[in-house]
Amino acid sequence: MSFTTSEENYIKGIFHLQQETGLVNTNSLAAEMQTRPASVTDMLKKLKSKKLLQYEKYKGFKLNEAGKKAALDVVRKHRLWEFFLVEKLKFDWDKVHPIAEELEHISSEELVQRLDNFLGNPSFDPHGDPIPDKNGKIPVIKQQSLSEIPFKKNVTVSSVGNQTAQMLDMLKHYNIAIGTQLTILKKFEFDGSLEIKVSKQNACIISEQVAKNVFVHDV
Amino acid sequence: MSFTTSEENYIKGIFHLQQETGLVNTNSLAAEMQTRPASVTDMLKKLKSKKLLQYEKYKGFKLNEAGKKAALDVVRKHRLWEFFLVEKLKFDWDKVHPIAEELEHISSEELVQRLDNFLGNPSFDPHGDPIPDKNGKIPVIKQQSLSEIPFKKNVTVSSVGNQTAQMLDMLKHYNIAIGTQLTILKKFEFDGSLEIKVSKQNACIISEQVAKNVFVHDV
DNA sequence: AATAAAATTTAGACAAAACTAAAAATATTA
DNA sequence: TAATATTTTTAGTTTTGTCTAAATTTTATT
Repeated sequence: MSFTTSEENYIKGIFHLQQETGLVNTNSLAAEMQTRPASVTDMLKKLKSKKLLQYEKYKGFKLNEAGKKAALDVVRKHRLWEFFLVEKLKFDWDKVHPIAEELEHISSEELVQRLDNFLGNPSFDPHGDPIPDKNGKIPVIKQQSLSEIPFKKNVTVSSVGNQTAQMLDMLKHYNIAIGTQLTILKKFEFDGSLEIKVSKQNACIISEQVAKNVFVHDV
Repeated sequence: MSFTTSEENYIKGIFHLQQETGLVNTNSLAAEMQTRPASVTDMLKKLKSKKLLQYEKYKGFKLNEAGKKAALDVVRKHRLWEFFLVEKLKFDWDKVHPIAEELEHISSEELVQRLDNFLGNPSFDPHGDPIPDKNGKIPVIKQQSLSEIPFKKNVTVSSVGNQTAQMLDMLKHYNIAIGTQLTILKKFEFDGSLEIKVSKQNACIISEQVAKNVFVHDV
């Protein structure tokens, strides 16, 4: 089964929302896709006819197994291309998303498989998000928010919660990226901010809000 | 100025035809694009309104300077991606065309420039066709058909005239690719076929028709 | 429970890119 | 040159994906 770019984008959008909420509703998908509720209804009928959705009028909807597999295929392509752009073409990690949004719709299966091998079958993209394998299996690592880590423990940054341009820009200033090693030196009770050591640089202070959105795992 | 995938494909098709015939006509472009003459007329109006064409009803058409630059941009992207697919992802050179047809429409200029650098700024793609630089400048080498080369002279394959799947399949059997070194051992007057030595392999015989479509340059 | 508000769907329209069939312009040839 | 054939364009339709406005269904509030 193959899909249009528009279908793939909707599938991805539904997948994203249903991971948080289970059932998805029309308005929230319209917001996610930056489109109108009526357009969402149109596409839902199409995806239902392709047997990718459980959907009943007015009752909400979610992807079935076929739909989830289709979503994971797109996510896989997106994240592999992001990895390529950062690791091979040396893009800044906060610049690659819109380009990967285009590349993810290239259809060749063999291309994806060869790209995966060329990149060394990576498990995580440059934002720390897991890359599904060709069967849709997602690698897991146990990770905690930086705000829950005890003092002096060495940890590695594994992903970022709030992947806005603003957040990524901020982390770039702190020299924090996926794979960066951190240690917490002190917590300021006043506002919850943390003094941390980033790799081998001087110590610096990050807000509690930032700390909550930085996820880490053991070294 | 940016273009839709469809516009880019038409621009490329016109560019291809006008290199041989100067002025292009509606029917031949329809054949090239595997579409209907009426669809060609529709698109010509659009491209004319975007000031990419000289076009008068019933009189034929050709790209102006802006149109040619647009065509060269697409050709550049196509050939850089083909190079990537063969050199980095290890695709057979006769399998990459349809994938590059998709990749050539990815819009990021920075992507193309970084890809070019990543690949080492190659001058020729895996079929031996020249890769325009970012200003649209095309590298040239003087090349001759294999059928015009004297005996015993060492030459390198630089491109292939008839890039059909059938031809590329045939050359693969002979172990001939771009960059392969050849020497002509004997010409059979009976049908014009040639006995040649391919790299360090045993001698073999190719038809006159094949020889005419294999272009070579000095070692 | 009745009514108001919100969410969702339907109906109808539009734009892009294609198509078919018919008309118009150009080219060929008898 | 008149008749015929070919090429090209126009006119009108189709498909995909979108939209607005209106109607319908569900949910929330007195």
